[in-house]
Amino acid sequence: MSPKTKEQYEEIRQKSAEAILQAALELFGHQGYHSTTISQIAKAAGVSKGLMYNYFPSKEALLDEIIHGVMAVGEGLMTLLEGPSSPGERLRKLLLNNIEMLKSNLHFWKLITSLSFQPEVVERYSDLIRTKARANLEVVEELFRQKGSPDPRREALMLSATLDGIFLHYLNLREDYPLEEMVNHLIEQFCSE
Amino acid sequence: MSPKTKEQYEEIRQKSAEAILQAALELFGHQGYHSTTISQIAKAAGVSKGLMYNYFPSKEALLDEIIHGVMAVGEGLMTLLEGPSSPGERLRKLLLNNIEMLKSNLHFWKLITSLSFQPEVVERYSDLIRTKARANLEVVEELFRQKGSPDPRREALMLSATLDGIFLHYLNLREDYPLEEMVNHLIEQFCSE
Amino acid sequence: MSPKTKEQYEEIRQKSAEAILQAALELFGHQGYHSTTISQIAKAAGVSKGLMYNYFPSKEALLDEIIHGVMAVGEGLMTLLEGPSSPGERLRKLLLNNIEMLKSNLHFWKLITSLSFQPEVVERYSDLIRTKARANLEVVEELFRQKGSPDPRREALMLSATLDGIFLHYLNLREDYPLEEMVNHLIEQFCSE
Amino acid sequence: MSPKTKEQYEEIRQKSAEAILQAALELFGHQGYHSTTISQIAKAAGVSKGLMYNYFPSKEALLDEIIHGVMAVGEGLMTLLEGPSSPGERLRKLLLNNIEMLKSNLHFWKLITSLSFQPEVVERYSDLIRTKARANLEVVEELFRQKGSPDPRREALMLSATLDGIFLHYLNLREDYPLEEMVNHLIEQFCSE
DNA sequence: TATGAATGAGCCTTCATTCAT
DNA sequence: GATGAATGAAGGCTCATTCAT
Repeated sequence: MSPKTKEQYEEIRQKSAEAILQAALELFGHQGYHSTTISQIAKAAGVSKGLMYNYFPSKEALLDEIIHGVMAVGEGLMTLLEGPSSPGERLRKLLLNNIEMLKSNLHFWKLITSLSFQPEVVERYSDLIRTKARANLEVVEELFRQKGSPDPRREALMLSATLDGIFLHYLNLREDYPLEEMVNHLIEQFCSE
Repeated sequence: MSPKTKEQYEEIRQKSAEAILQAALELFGHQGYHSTTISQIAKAAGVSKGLMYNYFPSKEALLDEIIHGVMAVGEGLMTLLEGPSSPGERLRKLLLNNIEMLKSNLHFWKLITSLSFQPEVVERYSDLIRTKARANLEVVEELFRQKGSPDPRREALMLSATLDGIFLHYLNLREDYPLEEMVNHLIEQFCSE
Repeated sequence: MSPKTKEQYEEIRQKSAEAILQAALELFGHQGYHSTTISQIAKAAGVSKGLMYNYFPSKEALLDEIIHGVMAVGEGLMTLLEGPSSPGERLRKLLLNNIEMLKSNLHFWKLITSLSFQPEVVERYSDLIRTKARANLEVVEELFRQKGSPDPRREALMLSATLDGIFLHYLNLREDYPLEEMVNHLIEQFCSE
Repeated sequence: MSPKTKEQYEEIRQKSAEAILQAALELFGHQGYHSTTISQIAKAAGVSKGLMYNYFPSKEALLDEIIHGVMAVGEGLMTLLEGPSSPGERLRKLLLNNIEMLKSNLHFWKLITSLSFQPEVVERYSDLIRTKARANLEVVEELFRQKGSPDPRREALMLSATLDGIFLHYLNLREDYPLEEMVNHLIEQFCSE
């Protein structure tokens, strides 16, 4: 009835798309990608099945969108490369940031981790993931170099492995895992000046 | 003329079941559990679709069999708890064993890792996996205790996390990952006397 | 432009569900429950295979629906218990009603009779069927009692048996069976004042 | 090892075939024809699946054999047509025979009744069944004629219907059904001189 | 004769996707 | 933009039947 302006339409689109993405993220994370149906997502998002296809041309595209959204997070990483504080301090900040991101969006990280082990998915994103991982690693490596570490690359690889291992264990055990303690120790071990 | 003997049948069964298990392991590992079809497994095993059900009552049961088969591996862990060599030496052996297991059955570990992040699946095995993980951890902890480590539990958790992280990265990058170097460093760091 | 209204959807649903039910009834009755496939039902109903599952969660549920729908028929039986006409007259009406029901929905009665001898199926409905049969019997018994019959229960059992036998034979022989004549004789024998 | 004579082989064949038929009869009667598998029959008969096909070329053939075996029963019916005793007495005997047959092999009759309502089966045997039924009916009709009944055909149809109805109810209700009483009443009604 | 492993057609069911309104 | 009925390809599974020994 009431004619809508372009802006209103755009707003509606945004809202619906966002709701769908959120619902998908949550369900994918909870039940896995394969076990989640379009119907479930639509219902959870409060829209019709058909509408989904107005925003995302396929289930895979929906996943794409989520993955890319994820990857966009942590873009601010580079800013840690330089700064007034010491390299150790910046490294420490990076770790704490990571932990915070993990804790603040468990769904999402479970999904990401889950996906990163589903071969049919990983193929589609492996380049993206590797690029991301490499970039990440290089930041850490650079920080170690600034710290004067004798073998920055190896140190970065070790830190990265340990951190991912801790994430893994935490995602599996949740409250049974002494996340804080582990991270503190990590900081002690890697971020001392 | 003469019917096959019981032994002959048994042998045949063994062979077919093994072929199916192997094919399933490989495909599950390659493509993920959900994306692998019974038809694919049958074709890869060189048998008909229906035959699988002579040996495994369902696709899920097939997965069960694989998981439990896997879990049985590495039972000899306990033997490392005591022995003539030093705790550090035994710890080193444990690490090397782990690496060997990983390298000798990549399919399997990809599958396991993959499964451990598929919520629909993990529920069925979470107890098993946790129990296994805990047992593992306790062995390592005990070795650190014998070594006189100030905080054996934390040390065990750190080693375990780092090792799993390394595994993760190795599984993702394969030949691009400096596995040997990482392990050597790990040994240096954790197994020195 | 405008989406369909709720009423339109409801109407569509009604129509499709009804088409499926009718097709199923006919085919189940013709070929038996087990020998009828979902594909056949769908084709007969003029819809796709998958659509059935929008309305009935399974083949069994479809059967359920049919059975319960059937059982609902003839609910008006009790009304015959009292009335201005004589008990004999009312008994006669009951018989004629039964015959009418039989003739007007042969498919259904073939199906019901067929099912009542398929052990895998009967278990699910035996309670329902027995309850129904008992209620039926009691109505007839009461009518005989009103008529002053010396042994109303036995008389009811005899009538019921004879009627079912006649049904049986009619269902098997169809136009070769002198249904009218048999019923008339039945009325003479049981409904005289 | 020990070479067997032709007679021994024949004996073995007989025994195996009989065991298979018995098992099939029981299982078909218990679970229905469709829900009974060849494997179940073989196991129940104590033979291998393959052996079954030495005796019966198919599941349908097995059913054939059973049906024809059944039909062979009651061949002695004709003998009742004449005899020293009165027609009423012979009619009574026929009824009692029927009841005895029913009670002594419930499985079998459940199966038969069940089959007689499975359209895909009935088609194959309808001629046989109708012929049988007609023959049966004619015997009864003749007895009524001998008894001097005014309408022997109708009387025969009525008796036949009532008897079948009683069978039906008995098969469904078993010990809850007053079979004896019903039959006695039937005899009183139809067999009085 | 006897065995049971092996086959494969065909069934029920699911679900991403399309489409008329 | 929005709806949900409809489609159909594809998957897991069953089971009568075959066959090598």
